[in-house]
Amino acid sequence: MSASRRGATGWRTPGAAADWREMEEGILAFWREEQIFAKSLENRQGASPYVFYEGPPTANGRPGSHHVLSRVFKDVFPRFHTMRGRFVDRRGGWDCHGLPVELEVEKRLGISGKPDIEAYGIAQFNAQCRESVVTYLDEWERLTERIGFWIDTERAYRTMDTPFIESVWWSLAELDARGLIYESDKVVPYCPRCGTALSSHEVAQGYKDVEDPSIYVRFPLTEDPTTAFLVWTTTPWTLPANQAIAMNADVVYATVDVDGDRLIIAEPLVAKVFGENAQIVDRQSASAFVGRAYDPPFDDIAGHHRVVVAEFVTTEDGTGIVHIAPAFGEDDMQVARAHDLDAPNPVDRQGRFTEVVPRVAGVFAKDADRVLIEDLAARGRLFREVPYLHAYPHCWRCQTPLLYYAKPSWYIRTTAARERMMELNSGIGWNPERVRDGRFGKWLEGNIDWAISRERYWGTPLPFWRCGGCAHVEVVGSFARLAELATTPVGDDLDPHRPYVDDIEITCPQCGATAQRVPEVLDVWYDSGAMPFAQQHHPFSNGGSLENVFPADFICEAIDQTRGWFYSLLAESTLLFDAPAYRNVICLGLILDGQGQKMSKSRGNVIEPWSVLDRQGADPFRWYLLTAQSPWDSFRFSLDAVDESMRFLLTLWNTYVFLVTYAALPDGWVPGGEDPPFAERSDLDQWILSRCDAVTNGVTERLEAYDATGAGRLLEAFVDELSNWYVRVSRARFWGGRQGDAVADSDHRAAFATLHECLTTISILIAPFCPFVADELYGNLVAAHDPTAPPSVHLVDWPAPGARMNPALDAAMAAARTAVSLGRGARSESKIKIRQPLAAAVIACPVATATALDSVRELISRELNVHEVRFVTDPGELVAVTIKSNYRTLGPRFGKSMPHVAAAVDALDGAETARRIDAGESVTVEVDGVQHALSAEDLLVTAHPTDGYAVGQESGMAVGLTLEISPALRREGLSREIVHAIQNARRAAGLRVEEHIALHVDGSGPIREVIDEFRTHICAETLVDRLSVGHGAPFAGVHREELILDGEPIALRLDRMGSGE
RNA sequence: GGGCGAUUAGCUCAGUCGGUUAGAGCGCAUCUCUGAUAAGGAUGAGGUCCCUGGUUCGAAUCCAGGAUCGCCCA
Repeated sequence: MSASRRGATGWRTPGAAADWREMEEGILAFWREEQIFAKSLENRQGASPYVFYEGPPTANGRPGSHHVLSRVFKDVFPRFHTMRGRFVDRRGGWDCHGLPVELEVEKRLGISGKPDIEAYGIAQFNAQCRESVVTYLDEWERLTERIGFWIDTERAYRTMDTPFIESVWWSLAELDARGLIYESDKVVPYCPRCGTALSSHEVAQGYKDVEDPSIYVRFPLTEDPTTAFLVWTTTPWTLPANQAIAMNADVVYATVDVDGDRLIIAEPLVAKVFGENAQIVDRQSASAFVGRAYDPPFDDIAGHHRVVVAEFVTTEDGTGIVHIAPAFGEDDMQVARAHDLDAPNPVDRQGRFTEVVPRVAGVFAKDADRVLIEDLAARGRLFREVPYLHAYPHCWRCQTPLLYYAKPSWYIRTTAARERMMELNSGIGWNPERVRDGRFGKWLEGNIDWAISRERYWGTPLPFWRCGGCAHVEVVGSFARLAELATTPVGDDLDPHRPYVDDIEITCPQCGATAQRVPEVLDVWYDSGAMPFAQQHHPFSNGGSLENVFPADFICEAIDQTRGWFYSLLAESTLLFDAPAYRNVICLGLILDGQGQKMSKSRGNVIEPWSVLDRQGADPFRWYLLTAQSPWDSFRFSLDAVDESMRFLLTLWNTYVFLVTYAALPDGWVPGGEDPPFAERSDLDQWILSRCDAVTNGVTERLEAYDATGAGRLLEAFVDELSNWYVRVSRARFWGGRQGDAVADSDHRAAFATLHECLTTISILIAPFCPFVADELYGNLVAAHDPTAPPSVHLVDWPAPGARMNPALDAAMAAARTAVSLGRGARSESKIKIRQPLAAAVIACPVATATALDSVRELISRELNVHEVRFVTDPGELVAVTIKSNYRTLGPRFGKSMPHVAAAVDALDGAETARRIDAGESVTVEVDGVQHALSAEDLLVTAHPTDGYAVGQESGMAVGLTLEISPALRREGLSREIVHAIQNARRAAGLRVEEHIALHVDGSGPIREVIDEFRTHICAETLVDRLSVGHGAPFAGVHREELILDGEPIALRLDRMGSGE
């Protein structure tokens, strides 16, 4: 434990809450020195495992606040389940591969694009990538420790490590053996700068609104050049590759005469394109045109150049006639397959036209639009050009416009497992639940095969070797197999990355010819989804078993991972193991700034995690993230928001400091002694322990359900009750000076034992949320006094369910708090200070409430400073009563006649009806000539103060105060004023709480009388050992003051006992 | 363009099965209490429950349409 001042009693006096960060640093040092995390795992060795997977971040960027969010949620549930008795291995991980890493390195090297990389050398380039991924590892680990995220970073898996890669190879070979891997010429979104196809989620990140030319082009019929199909396209650059045009079989096409020009167009679009007065000269169904030949817009490339029908053609926009360039569109490719068309591609891998189209050779595809349009116009082919604003995909890293482009890619046939994935998904515990059937479920429904190849450098190389002889593709599932097949020796020190693996040739097992590796690397998302088995080097280690490490009980990431990690995990686990990779998952919202704007460097609104940690500390940060709101909503994050959460921790801290301060006094208390058993403790104690058990059970239940927010709210309410009610009304019980009085001493001990138990329980319940303050509390409350106790709260077992709940007592206390609140209101109204005792408080309420309140009568009288609490159950005495309908019960019963019922109820005599309800007699109303019996539930009784009383009223209860102040009450009030004055003087003199004093008082006659009358009380309250009254100065005071109390002058002089004599 | 989510007091957020006069905390104002507290209490100001329709005896809540913001997809 941190350096501390520990008294003979074993109590360490805690510092002010301002030392929060210092406290946290002390706890961190304690964890480090004592290896608490490791011990928490050792403790549970052999216990039933609770499996957690770390969705690994990439360490080539700095950790931000959103990482703290996910790491805190990844911490709280493993901590909870560890305390619940499970073994929760928490292995870290790092995503190492991928285009972002390459781009970072390109930037650093000052190069750009694949030719640059190849000129630089793949070996050196990948070496740079390897280095880059660990750039910020130190900062990540520092932050991880500081926020109290317990994860094993020493055993962290890295997706670039050789064993990890071998497992990935194994999985691909497995899939291949089942026929789930294929190569296909498919149209993919392709970035010509990066030279690679992009996955759908990468594409999604790069949509930008741009203006492209959209053109209407004439495609004249070969047999009748005076008539032309009118074709609309937003990608003029694809026209040279035209192979066909497509019409919809269910649409009627009109021939329109435009100034002698005959144009064919879908009839529904005539008005839109030509205006209302277009002259239609002919109507034909699409079938009339099928197979008709036309003159293509450009004649550089040969082709079918005939009309086909296709379902995807719509009449929503354009002309209802679609130009087909199979190389440049998914739909186009399908049409081409159906009609056996060619798929010529005049655009090279850099996105530039080849010599096949001389007029734009060497021009970037999208930049060729203008030249091609002008050419069409010059030849009279262009009918119209309209600027078209639409969202067009761009490369999410380099902003280059993507081209939809046919190229060979490798696929996993995930569609074969679509139904199974959906089935397994239905058993996953999603938080929020809606994701299961919503975003994620729908994504699975629309599942398409997973394109896994990337034409890049820094990634897991595809273990596919293509035979130069028979074209067989061998998928190599292990390094041993590779060594076996290789034509040259493969060392044990093989780096399976490019370019080394590219150099290895194997002998084709089919024909014996030489096979070479395909050039592509693997989609990094496959790496991420492979972590459940690849981090174990499965099946090469652990005897090929994944028992106890698969599937995960819990994972957690931001909602944007639905189609990323959440999917890659499920897809791979379904295909390989026919099981879901995770049983429960929390989807987190995004972190926005205080104004609800996305945090980004360019906006300058990023809140660095360190700014929060340095200012407020880790626990306040964690508490905010865990409890401020539903975790799947966006966070409006600001330092002020964390301050608000801090309040709860301060209240807890203050309650803790209160206990320790008084317990550490000479006549204080230490745990482990003979404290009164539960049954002998006061109602107040039994009440807070009832609440303590209820909260224990509630928090357990909420955390079992992955609801940190709900658990946090229960804890907040409990700490409020503990601090602002239990401690507040018990304060006097903690003060010392009870020696010799057995009853008082027992009560003194009961109060300490009760508060101690509550705080200890809170320290345990809060340990998963705020591990620092939890250990601070626990260390001082428990570990310091009990050498047999675990040294840290994180080694403690979670509390068993409590059974001391007492709903009747809870209700009574709630009513007492209401009564006191109302009484204070009445005090305030009457302008009579709380310090002035009054004779009585009168509580008007139903009989049942009065009965419940009877047990806490003394509490109420003390809080309201009245000598007596009386109950009035005949409401007419203090208040007027009105009766209102309970719509909740009566509404469903009466339906449309509800307004009549409400009117009838309003007309009831209040006092009489209330009396009947209390007496259990029936109440009837007549509605539309029919008598209806109403139960007590159907009626809501509201009290209103009658004139002449100071009354507060709320929820069926009213509290009045007798305002007459007798001379005796006045003297008592004055005695309280004197005590208050002395306490203030003590404080002004800088005396310690427990210091005894000598007091000299001088004052008016009434003051002296009061001191005479209340001498014992005053001395006891203010720790006065020697009291003198009158003139003269028997000792030299450390403090003196003169003031007027209740109109009476008084002079006080204080001195410490034992000094000055 | 489609799907999902959000929109409630100056701010951050609750709001159960549709049920009376929509709540809490923070902030603000006035008062008060206090030998644990960076606290506590009382009172008050502060609301077009995003808008428009609909269903219903009754809508912040359910339905439809729309607006704005965000996410995902195209």
